[in-house]
Amino acid sequence: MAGQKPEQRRVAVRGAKLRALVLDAAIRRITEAGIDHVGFADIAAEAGVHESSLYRRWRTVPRLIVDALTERTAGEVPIPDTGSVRKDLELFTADLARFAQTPVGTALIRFTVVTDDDPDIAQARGQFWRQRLMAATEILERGKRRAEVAEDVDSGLVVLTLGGLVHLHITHLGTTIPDTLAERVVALLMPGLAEGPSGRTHTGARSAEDGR
Amino acid sequence: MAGQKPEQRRVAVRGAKLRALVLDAAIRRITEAGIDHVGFADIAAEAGVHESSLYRRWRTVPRLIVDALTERTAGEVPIPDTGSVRKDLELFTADLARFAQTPVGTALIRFTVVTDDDPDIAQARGQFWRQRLMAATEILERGKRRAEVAEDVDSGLVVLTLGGLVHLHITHLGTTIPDTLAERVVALLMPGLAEGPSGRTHTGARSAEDGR
DNA sequence: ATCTCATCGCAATGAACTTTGCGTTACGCC
DNA sequence: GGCGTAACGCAAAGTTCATTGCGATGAGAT
Repeated sequence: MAGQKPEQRRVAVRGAKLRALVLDAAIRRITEAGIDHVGFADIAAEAGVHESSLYRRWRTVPRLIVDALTERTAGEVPIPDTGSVRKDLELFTADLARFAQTPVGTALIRFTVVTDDDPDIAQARGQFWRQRLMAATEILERGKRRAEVAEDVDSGLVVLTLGGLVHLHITHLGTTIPDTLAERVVALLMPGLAEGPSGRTHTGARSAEDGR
Repeated sequence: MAGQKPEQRRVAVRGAKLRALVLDAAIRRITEAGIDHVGFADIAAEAGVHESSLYRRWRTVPRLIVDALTERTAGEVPIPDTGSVRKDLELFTADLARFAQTPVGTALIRFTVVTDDDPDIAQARGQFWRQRLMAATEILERGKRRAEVAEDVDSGLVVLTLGGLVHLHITHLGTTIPDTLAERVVALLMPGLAEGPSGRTHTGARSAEDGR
């Protein structure tokens, strides 16, 4: 009764607290509405923050989205260590595929496709994925120490190949990733890992990736 | 003198002629301005057609872009036939990488990333890429007939793996594709092609891809 | 050649997205 | 605990993007 809300000004949240609220809200909206239907207006409302704050802080929607996705998906896809290279690669690939098919994972992969809107952002994305995937080279390096993998095998190339296959499904094929994919692709690669390039020491062919 | 342009109505172009003009204009704008800076307004002006025609015919920018790119890039990346699987795969991969790094190729790959905007369009994109890449399975099939490749090797998996690696560079790594990439990844795969999965006939693991 | 209809040019309208000035206040620094 | 500053809420204004009704006309059919 007499519900005369004085329309009082909302208490301002700012700094780290605001950032956390917004990033969580962004993730929530992405999983609920889909990556293509989230805007500053949605996220601001969800976070209980004013829209203009998002404009001033992140400038554009993609920047906010990328910020949220990269920060909230840090612990995903761990690097297994079972003692077997084959097993480790299968687990890694299968887990990558699993994550890639979650709403957030799909959104992350599709939304981080490099566009030239922001030069710095574009480079940050490449950096992000290179680090993420390259972490798995540890599997190969351990394999080399156990003599399961030939010394001259390009570890970076291997993990990028596995990652590329999973990403391809998400970005361009748009279908469910078959359960057997990890097992099959690793089976395809294993002989090449044992032998090394062209079956013999092959000078030339530089390191993993010319990480520019 | 007396340059009183009566502001007469522009002669309307329509049908197939309009479509051709617009598609060419779109390709031109993409190569000149970059995929992220083309809109209906640009393309309409370039084509000498009214903007509303584009809205009515294609409804959204992505649809027009995809239409233009898919129709204007049909003959790219031929399937080589040198008599050697290794050579064929190297040529195919290298040519795919070359095309992927042209302005139109990069635009095609980046812009055909599946988004859930239109369910039918999303499926069409998957179809497009599956057909494009699967065409290269011919290389493997010929290899099987020549006994260069084991019968139980999954040809589809091989080409998707190669394609995925190239696409990954364009979509997420954002760096120049190393010249040696094709040679190196094919060298990695060759032993697995000769032996087949896990070195012995392995029932289970279904066909190429469950082309849904 | 004429008729018919879908397509197109054009402009006005409307919706969504961005920017910006100003008052307020949370937060870090003494 | 008190101060100064930068960050925030808010609303208005600006800009771009997308839709739609109407008259006109190209293109195929008769």
